[in-house]
Formats: sequence, C-alpha cells, structure tokens
Amino acid sequence: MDDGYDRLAAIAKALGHPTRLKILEVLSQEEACVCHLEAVLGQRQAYISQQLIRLREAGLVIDRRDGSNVFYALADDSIEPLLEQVKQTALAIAAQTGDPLVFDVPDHGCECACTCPRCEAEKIRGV
Amino acid sequence: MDDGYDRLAAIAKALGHPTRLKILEVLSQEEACVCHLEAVLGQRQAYISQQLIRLREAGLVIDRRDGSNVFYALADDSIEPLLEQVKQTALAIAAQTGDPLVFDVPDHGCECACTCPRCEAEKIRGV
DNA sequence: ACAGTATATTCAATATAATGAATATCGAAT
DNA sequence: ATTCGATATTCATTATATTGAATATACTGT
Repeated sequence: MDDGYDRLAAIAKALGHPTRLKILEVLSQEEACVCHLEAVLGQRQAYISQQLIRLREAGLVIDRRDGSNVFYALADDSIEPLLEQVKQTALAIAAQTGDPLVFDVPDHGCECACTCPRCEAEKIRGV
Repeated sequence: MDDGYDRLAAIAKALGHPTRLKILEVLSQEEACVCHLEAVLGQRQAYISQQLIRLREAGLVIDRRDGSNVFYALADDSIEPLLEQVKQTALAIAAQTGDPLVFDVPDHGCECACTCPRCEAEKIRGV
C-alpha cells in the first residue's frame, strides 16, 4: 500500500494550500514564531496553528519552544529549492496559458502588530 | 483572492496523489496512451482517465489524439525536476525520521497487456 | 496562586477529493 | 450503419480537508 509514492503525495498535499505555502515562504527567510506568522499573513492564531500542525505532520517544519513563544523553521534545506521548483512550473504553465502570474510575497514591514522578541528587535532597529 | 499562491497550491494539489505521481513518472520517460498507463499501473481505465483529467486541468499534462488512442505527455520541461525535487525532500525527511523510503518505479516490461501501437512495437523488438 | 499572553486542541459545519459502477462518446474497421 | 476498442463522463458514496468558534494548555511575571 505505502510504496513510497504515498509519502511523496503526502508532501505534495502539505504544499497544496496557499496559506501553507506562504508560511513556508516566510520560514525560508528565517524561523518565525506563531505570532509573527499571524501578523505577516494577517490570519488568526488558531488558523495559523492548524496549518503549522499540518506542515509539522508532513515533516516539512520543525518547532522549538523558547519561553512562551514557539519558533518554527523549515525541517530541511531541500524545501527551499522545492518551493522554487513549484514556482518554476507555475510560471511555465502560466506562460503557456497566457495568464500572468504574480506573487504577493508575504512581508510585514515595520508596522507589524506582532510583539514577539524578534519583531520588537526589528522595530528598534527600524528595519 | 487568487494571489498567485492559489495557483502554486493547485499544482501541488495535483501532485498530491500517489497515482497521479506515478502517471507523471511514467510520462517523464515518454508520452503514453491511456491504455498504456492502464497496463503499467494496473488500474482500471476510468480511474486512470479521471486522474489524467485532474492533471490536465492543473496544466501538468497535455494530450494529443492519434487515431483511437490519446497520448498524454508532460506539459513542460520543468515538471521532471519538480518531481525530482519532491523526491529529494521526501528522502531528506525519511532520513531524519529513520523510515527508509523505497520507490517501486512503475514499469511494465514485455508482459504488458496493453495493445497500443507503442507497446506492440516494443513486444516485436523484444524490449 | 493569579493574571496575561502565546500556542494548541476540539468541535461542528461545510466543501472538496477519492473512488467504484455504469454509461456515453469517438474513431477505426467491416 | 454497425460493431468494436479506446477514452471520457456522470452519478453516487464515502473519506478527507477547510475553516470558524470556542476552549484548553503552557509559560511568564507579579
């Protein structure tokens, strides 16, 4: 039954949701706590947490507790090129169909409502 | 609503099924008709056809009619490296969890029940 | 111990996917 | 025109995913 392709499919399924893709995109820059993802993606906490759990179950992210925050990071270096490759294929398909493909890369900037240590530090630095 | 990530997710979703992955794997070697895929994967015709439709809707395969056969092929060169990258990630995750990961690469060989022109030619050549 | 903040879980409602069975279409050959 | 083989579609059923709301847990500081 599980002949390896089921495991591949499980990974692809975990990628098969826009919010989860955006989370991975953010994590490809640096690890982030839940409240950070919440602020960057503009989604409620429980929703983010649920998607993170799906990603963790798929083995794509790992989590690390630091005080009251839980920081998530990509589980492996191979995930970034995987995301990149999905984009390449999407662009190729978009080129064939003529539909332009634009990404709103998630980015919160300074006005972020997140109060995690990382974001507070960013605000002080005025990034 | 559709901010690009939905399109990425649609591609990932199309990959998120073992049978569809196997179909793409077969097509990465050469284009194939439905009856060929039917024989190689050991699944019934309607089932294969349904999965092919999903792949076509996702833009991952294209089809070409030749007489009574319909030949399917990968829609773009970027799809092969995409499959490869999914495997890389799966292997990396498997290495971390300790679960060995084995692929039964779909291959029908000579005893194939398919009678499409391509398979008949193979049989004559004794491949 | 208590209050507050960060995160996780559970529950319920709805939507979408997977799958088998039956049937329809389309092209080739007679 | 009819039949046959190849492929597509429809329908019904079950399984799984999505999502919001509510609640629970876990850590921190007082």
